[in-house]
Amino acid sequence: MRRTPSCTSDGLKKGAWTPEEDQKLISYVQKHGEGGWRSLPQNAGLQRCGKSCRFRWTNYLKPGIKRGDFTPEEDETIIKLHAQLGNRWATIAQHFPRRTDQEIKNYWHAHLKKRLPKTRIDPTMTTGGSSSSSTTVTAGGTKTDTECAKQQPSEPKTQRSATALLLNKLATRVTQCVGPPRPFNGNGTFFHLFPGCTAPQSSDNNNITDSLTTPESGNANDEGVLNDIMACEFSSLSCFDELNNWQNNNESVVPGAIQVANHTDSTTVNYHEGLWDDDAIDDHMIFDTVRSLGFYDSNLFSSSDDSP
DNA sequence: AATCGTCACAACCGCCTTTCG
DNA sequence: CCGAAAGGCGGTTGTGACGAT
Repeated sequence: MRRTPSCTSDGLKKGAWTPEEDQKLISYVQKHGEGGWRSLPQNAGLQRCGKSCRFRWTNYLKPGIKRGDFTPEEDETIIKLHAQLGNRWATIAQHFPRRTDQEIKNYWHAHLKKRLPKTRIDPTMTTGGSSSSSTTVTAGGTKTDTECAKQQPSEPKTQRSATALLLNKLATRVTQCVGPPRPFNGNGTFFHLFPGCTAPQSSDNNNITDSLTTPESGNANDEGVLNDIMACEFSSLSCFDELNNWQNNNESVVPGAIQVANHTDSTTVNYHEGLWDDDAIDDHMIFDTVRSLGFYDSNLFSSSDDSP
């Protein structure tokens, strides 16, 4: 489909906004409300493109926006969310009601990214939020079955932390299916996605990986583990109905129904434990993610063969 | 004082999805 | 169902401030 350009450059001003322009925009939006951005500049007497107006309003002029002065707690949360979600700034920003995705994104690039070497998060693996990803979000913030079952774009063959990649892929898939994680419970784990799920104990972790082929030894191949888990494909994930059921009737789904009970292999668990030795991400995030997926896909962990 | 490099932030651009007639 | 318009998102660039040389 051919699109008309969102901004024509004919006589339109670019660059920093002046206080006068800001005031025009504020006055107009306060009077007429948000929306109709393409016609707004003409109606408001601004020599800007509508997109620029929307951007200026959304990120700087809108009442209630908090700017600057990120707290250490916010820093930590951003880092953790980024590890889970990748560059999905809009999703990350949902955890900060008064922050904008734009500011978080800039803050990440200016400050937080530099901390990555310390936390051993590979900065090259932040592909979870690629704009090329194709997802459909319903009004409730969830995804349809069809969308959940879609293949993820194949990752480029680059050297990166496969565990981090795995974590992001899983997080991406979970998020595509059930929407963004709810606020952290304090230890950064994933089970908060599903109210009622309890934090896994170490013994619980040993029950997860039976349906996954396990590494040959402690020096396992990252890609092997990653591929094994992703090979499950989650294509039969029927998250939409279950999620709605869960959200609409929280008592109708029992957390204990998580389909991991009969599995005892711990090789992969030990393998992952060797990789995460910092506080930013721990293997619980992986386990909780996998476990949460298992919660919605009873086939995922219920069979010892590798067919979901 | 002048130049250069770095950093932080604001803004733009292109692509995608959603909405609506 | 189709296509155009609108909205949204993430990547990238532009630019001013500031410090080092």
